[in-house]
Amino acid sequence: MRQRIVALVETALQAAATAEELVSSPFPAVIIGTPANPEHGDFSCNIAMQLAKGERKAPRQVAEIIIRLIGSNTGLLSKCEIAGPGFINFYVAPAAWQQTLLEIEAEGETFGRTSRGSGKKVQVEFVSANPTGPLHIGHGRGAAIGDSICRLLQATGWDVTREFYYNDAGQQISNLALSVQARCLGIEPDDLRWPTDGYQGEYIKDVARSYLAKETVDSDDRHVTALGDPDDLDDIRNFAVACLRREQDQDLKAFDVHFDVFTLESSLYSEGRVEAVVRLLVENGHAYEQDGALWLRTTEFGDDKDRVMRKSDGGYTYFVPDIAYHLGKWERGFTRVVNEQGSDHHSTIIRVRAGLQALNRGIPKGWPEYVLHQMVTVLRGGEEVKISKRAGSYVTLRDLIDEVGRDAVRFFFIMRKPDSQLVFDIDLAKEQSPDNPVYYVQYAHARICSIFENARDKGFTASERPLPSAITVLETPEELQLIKLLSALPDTVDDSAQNFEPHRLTYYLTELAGCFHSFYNKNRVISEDADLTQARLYLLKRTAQTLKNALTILGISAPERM
RNA sequence: GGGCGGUUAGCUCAGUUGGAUAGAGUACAGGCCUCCGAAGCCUGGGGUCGCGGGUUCGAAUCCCGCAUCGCCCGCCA
Repeated sequence: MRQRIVALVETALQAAATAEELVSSPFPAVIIGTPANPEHGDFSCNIAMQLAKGERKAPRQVAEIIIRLIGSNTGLLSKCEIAGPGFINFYVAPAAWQQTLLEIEAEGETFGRTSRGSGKKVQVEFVSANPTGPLHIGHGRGAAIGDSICRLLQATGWDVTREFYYNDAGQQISNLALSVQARCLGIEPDDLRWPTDGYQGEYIKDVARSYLAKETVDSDDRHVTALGDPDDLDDIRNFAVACLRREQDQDLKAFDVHFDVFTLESSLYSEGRVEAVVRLLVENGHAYEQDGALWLRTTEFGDDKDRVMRKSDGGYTYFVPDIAYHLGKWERGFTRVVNEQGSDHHSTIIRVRAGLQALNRGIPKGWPEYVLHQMVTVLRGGEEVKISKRAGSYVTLRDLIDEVGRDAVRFFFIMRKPDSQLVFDIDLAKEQSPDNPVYYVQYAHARICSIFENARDKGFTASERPLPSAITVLETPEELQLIKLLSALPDTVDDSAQNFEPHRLTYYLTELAGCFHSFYNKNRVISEDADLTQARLYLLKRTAQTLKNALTILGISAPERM
């Protein structure tokens, strides 16, 4: 609907330019807003105020020209008038609103989807947890946001590749192996022989037990059998990483989050990609030796100090494989890449981008794009749960899903914009009360389904497509309000996807559910008036479909009963 | 000291990319089920949009400065 209004205005502007009534072409993009006050119509346009200066005319005078050229014979509008300082307000005819229901029905499960990214590829990397422990609540937020972004991009036509990067090399993995080894030898965390920075969680004991029992880890792409030798640190490392990767796979499966590609940091070393990147950086003259280490001159690309690439002990720092990894993404043809990660890693952005620029491969400066989410704090029993991976005290994603339910966890994690910190109150999320917005939304869907059952018992069906004339009886304020909101789904999906902000869709859902509940309380659906009953059932069928489509885009179920 | 993010109703948060009288949930006060699911609806009070400048027809939104909270600033990842 918004697009139709845009087209009306653009056509009028063209006509004005042709007739030389307006001279300031090319005109700026036409932006159609929705007034906060319903008395100001369904849509409004501020173009007249923007043009006024260049036209040397009063805004209202410009608006008058545009309105005259829009004309009144489109059938789309019931009214179109100048208001305030020079707004053009559009009042869409009820008949035009009613007919959108037929379009929603025709689009069915695809209603809400757009074609903005059609035919284009995008790669989204998210979660990317180190295989040193089960996924915790912070990874959960990343998983929920990342997965929702993928679904939103798919809903707007993009061909999405979901990717998970495993840091299975480096210091943390050594600590993991040493921790498991210590447990194999019966060493406790308070023992003097306990490794520095060792992981103390209970799950380390489980891994050690499995290792000593010579168990086999079976997962999609890996089958690792433990030798059971506490002195073989390499074997312990392989086994532990396999164990924890399997563990994380299961966590993600429980959350209904799936990936297309898993890249292992270790593979970047074994394939020589890390060495190749370093060589290229040296050849391009962006590196230098100092204090026995090899440095990258990241200050040439906006960093506040240069960074070590190869430590004096010969090992590489984490961001070197990161650069190699991202070069690989570029070479795979992804001209658009989005990385979703915790904001505590934001300092990597400038380093990775600097490294990519230093490679001189024609990679754009702002590539890849980033979505950073802020910290999650956990409340249980009104008290904050301190998260410490090493001490092993934290809420795992799996526990949370088991306790709260997958739908509620997903909804909670995405209902605030990624930029704001999130307080996850476990007790509140567990409550099946109206405080919990996911229940409010799902309840609306279940309630509609229940009405259909009731209608079926009374001999009504909502299946057949009505004649356009049959739905003109839908004219109460609540009915029209509901229809207007239904037709706003595609715009909402588009906005959410473009801004990587899934929370916009959760707000839409809450508003739509509320709109339905208001309608329900004031308008009886099943009545003696058979024609009206049919029309209202038809409206509710579209409402249920819209709720379900939007929920599906967020990976949340639309139950028919609760 | 530097970087990123936050600051809007008692509390938790939105704010359609600069628009008209700043919204929702919760909490509080009151009302609505002989009737399709009350996990619901309706009404009411509640605000210096952190502070101060600037930009313009118009600012919660953009620019500058300040305050404050969180995260980061390692030859850890």
